[in-house]
Amino acid sequence: MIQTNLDLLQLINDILPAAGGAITIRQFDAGQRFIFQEQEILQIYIIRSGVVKPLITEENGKEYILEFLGEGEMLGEVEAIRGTKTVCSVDAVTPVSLYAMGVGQFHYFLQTVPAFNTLVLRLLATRVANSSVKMARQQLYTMAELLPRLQKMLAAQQIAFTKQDLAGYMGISVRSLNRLLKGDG
Amino acid sequence: MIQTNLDLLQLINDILPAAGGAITIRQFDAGQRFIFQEQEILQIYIIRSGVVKPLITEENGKEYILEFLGEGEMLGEVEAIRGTKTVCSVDAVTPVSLYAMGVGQFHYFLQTVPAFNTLVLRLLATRVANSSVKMARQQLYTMAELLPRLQKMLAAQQIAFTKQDLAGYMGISVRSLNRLLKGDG
DNA sequence: TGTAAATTGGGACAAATGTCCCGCGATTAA
DNA sequence: TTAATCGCGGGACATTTGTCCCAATTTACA
Repeated sequence: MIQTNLDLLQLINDILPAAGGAITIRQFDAGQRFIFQEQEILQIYIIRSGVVKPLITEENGKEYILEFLGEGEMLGEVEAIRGTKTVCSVDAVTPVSLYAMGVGQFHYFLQTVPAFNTLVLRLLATRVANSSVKMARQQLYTMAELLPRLQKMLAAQQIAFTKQDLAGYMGISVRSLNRLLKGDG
Repeated sequence: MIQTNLDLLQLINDILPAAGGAITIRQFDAGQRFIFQEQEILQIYIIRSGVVKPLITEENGKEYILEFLGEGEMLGEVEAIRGTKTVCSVDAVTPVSLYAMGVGQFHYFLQTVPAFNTLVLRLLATRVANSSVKMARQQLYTMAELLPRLQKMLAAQQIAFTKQDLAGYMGISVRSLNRLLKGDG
């Protein structure tokens, strides 16, 4: 449910001493938005601690939470690789501490650090796989069927999500989520 | 609507002479399934011509079509990179001709051909971006709102989709699609 | 500490989508 | 040629989800 990538976090820690000032640290408060949809990205982030939620806001004002990302996950790499504006905004769910590097630096690492290249490939491939499965499930099952699974996963995690977030992740309204929660248990 | 990657197709054509027998060609008939969900992949494919549909079959028997892929698109790379079984099946929509390479060869290209590495990164990043947007839209709009957009895109393409495929792509039943098609025009 | 804002819970009704079923015409296979 | 299958269209009804609204509770903060 909360995706992490400890291998990548480890690698960054290993690279850090040699990278000198190329990698900096940034912090954000819970609830703070630090990547904004449809804008140019300035930096690529790797989550050092905390949890964030990438979310898409559609023209009708509704929001969809793509996933929840924790330690070692990357932000902005899709845009850096494609050279496009951001697809989604990213909000801190908890206070977060991030490693930050410039776009040039990111490409440099991709080209010169094979281990980094491999981990980014793997991270992207995992994103594709995960989102494919999530997508299919959300379309092919009713939320009443999916909710119990999510609840199990949530029980296994530490963080208590707000109803808003859970509904946003499921792509339904809070009202519907409440109805489902009442319906079973 | 039908994703393509002509840069990759071009690159493969360039590599081909030097690669000798490492890259072979395979063909499949329209409607034929050539990648099966939950199995080990043996080869990575690049579409030389034709259109295919990756689809996920859920335990309740329903199917969801992730996307439609045409010339230059890759198949099996996610599994090769992650070392996992397939997430989805792939059916030929039209007759297809595919370049095929082994998993080892694929990794070798990734490591030794920078242009190949870059294009695979870009392909994966594009998949992530596209599926994120598709996912959000499907959850945040009604199908009545999305259908017109799809129809425009379809009109721009050559291939006429079956209602089954269109419904599968939208994640709704054929019955619902028919209702929508009648409703407006 | 007190007030405003956000979160939660839910009633009532409307809209969207699914399910089941039937029939028709075209394509496929025996 | 005949039977079987498949794609298409749609009626009738059930289920799921959304929308709008209001109230109770909690949280944030001035």
